[in-house]
Amino acid sequence: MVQIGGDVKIPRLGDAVRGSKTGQPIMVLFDLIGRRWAMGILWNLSDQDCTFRELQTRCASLSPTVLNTRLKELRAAGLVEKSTDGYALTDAGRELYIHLEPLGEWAGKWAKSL
Amino acid sequence: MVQIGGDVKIPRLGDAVRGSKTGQPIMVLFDLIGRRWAMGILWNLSDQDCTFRELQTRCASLSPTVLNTRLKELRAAGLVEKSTDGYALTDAGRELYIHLEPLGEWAGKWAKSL
DNA sequence: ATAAGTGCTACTAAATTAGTAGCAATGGAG
DNA sequence: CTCCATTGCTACTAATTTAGTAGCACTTAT
Repeated sequence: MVQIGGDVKIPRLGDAVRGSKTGQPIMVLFDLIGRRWAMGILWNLSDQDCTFRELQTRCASLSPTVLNTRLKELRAAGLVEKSTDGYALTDAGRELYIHLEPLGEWAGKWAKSL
Repeated sequence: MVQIGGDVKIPRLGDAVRGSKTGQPIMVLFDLIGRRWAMGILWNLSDQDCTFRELQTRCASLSPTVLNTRLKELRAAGLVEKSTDGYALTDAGRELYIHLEPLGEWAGKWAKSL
């Protein structure tokens, strides 16, 4: 793990992370975006920038503690950044979202089949 | 949430889940695969069936408690099933994996850019 | 019968997340 | 300037999830 600022820990390439003792990138990524609300935050930022409180509202009133932690992590990971309107996806974040996006449609089919 | 068997809770379409008060499928999915090791398990099952203990080893010795919980959830969600060789992806699980797979390559690029 | 491997439960400790309250800073409106 | 609303965020406690270890019941091979 690498520490940034006060106490933000994001997995680092080569570290033993949850999911891999060798720190394979995919496992580093899974560790990061597998944390609660991480993908939901990326998803909600995809169509428009959001303020801190907008994000809270959109994400079923998640607690400011967790939101702030996730935002720090996602910023440290270069996926989210501050914008004039609050928070926004970076180019990398948008690239990641492009890969996540098809899951939306698939999830619809899958959910129906349950 | 819907309960299956003893105590497995997976998000259900329409329920208020973490990530959505309306239970949008994508948020239901994020809730499920955002739990620790869930994506790692799917990833490790993608190239070959694994026994319980093989999965434990592949996933950095994750505790049997968590592995068993995740497996129950993923089975309840129709993504994983038992096979003669232990556990395997279902057709739905394989479909999901197809969407996850490109993240492997992308994660490589992303990790280098950190 | 013995031994080895497998799936899994039980239990405790540690870490993460939920939930609530509230403060400092910013930006109008009067 | 003063009042008020909104925003970003910290502090703190409670609840839930995950980690970690031990070991049992069952099957298979010897």
